[in-house]
Amino acid sequence: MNIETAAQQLDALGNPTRLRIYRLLVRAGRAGLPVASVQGRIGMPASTLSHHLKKLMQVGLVRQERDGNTLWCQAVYPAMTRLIGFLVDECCADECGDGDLAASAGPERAE
Amino acid sequence: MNIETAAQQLDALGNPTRLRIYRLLVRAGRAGLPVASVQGRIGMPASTLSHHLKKLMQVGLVRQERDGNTLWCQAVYPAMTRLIGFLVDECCADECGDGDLAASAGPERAE
DNA sequence: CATCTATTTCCATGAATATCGAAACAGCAG
DNA sequence: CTGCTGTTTCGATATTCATGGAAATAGATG
Repeated sequence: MNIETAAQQLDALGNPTRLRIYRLLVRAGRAGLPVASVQGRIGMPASTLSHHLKKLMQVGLVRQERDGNTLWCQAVYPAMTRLIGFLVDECCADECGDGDLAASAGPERAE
Repeated sequence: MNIETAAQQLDALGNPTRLRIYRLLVRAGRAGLPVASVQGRIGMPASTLSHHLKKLMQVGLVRQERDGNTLWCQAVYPAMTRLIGFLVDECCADECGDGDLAASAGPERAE
């Protein structure tokens, strides 16, 4: 995880709509949700949703898997784990001792 | 921590330049760094840097403290702790079991 | 192949963003 | 008050982004 990748993923999550989409997918569990289902819950045109999903996929936070005629969108959990690891490692610098974050959440000594 | 605030902070960190600035400040410790010092290390015009610092301050990730003629920029550590807590709580949904993140890093039951 | 559903791409538009030089400003020092 | 240093605002520009309707596409099914 380098700083460029981290910035791209943070940017992808930095849009309220996309953050909602991503949270929805995470909460949906490993099976994820069909695009149409996400569309129904978030409430937006398919084209707009598609753009957001594309961005989330480009940065590796989401992937799609086809089952018959339906495309399932799934959160890529390890990606979030790595991103949080980056934030803890690179942006806490042993000063975030508040919740013992640095000690537990950083399996990857980044860059 | 609501989803709007989280999105704003993620957006602020989602710019490579700002992420570098923020990381620099975090690593500088609690004293932080003078604006000019950040400018020297990042290498950009003062006006551009000022805009980025402003954004980081608006979302509460950075604050400034004056000492004589020098403005010290400091990372607000609790803000990052809360943001990571949000990501773990809201966007890991007990599925990020990989690194035991959910169990340790979320001191605040969000919102 | 024809057709249906689900999803993406194309295209256009308005808004937001990143950038930076020049000028203004804030606060100390004399 | 004057000058000096450090920092922010102003103004302008090029770029990127978010949005969504219409058309095209992908894949399953008959």
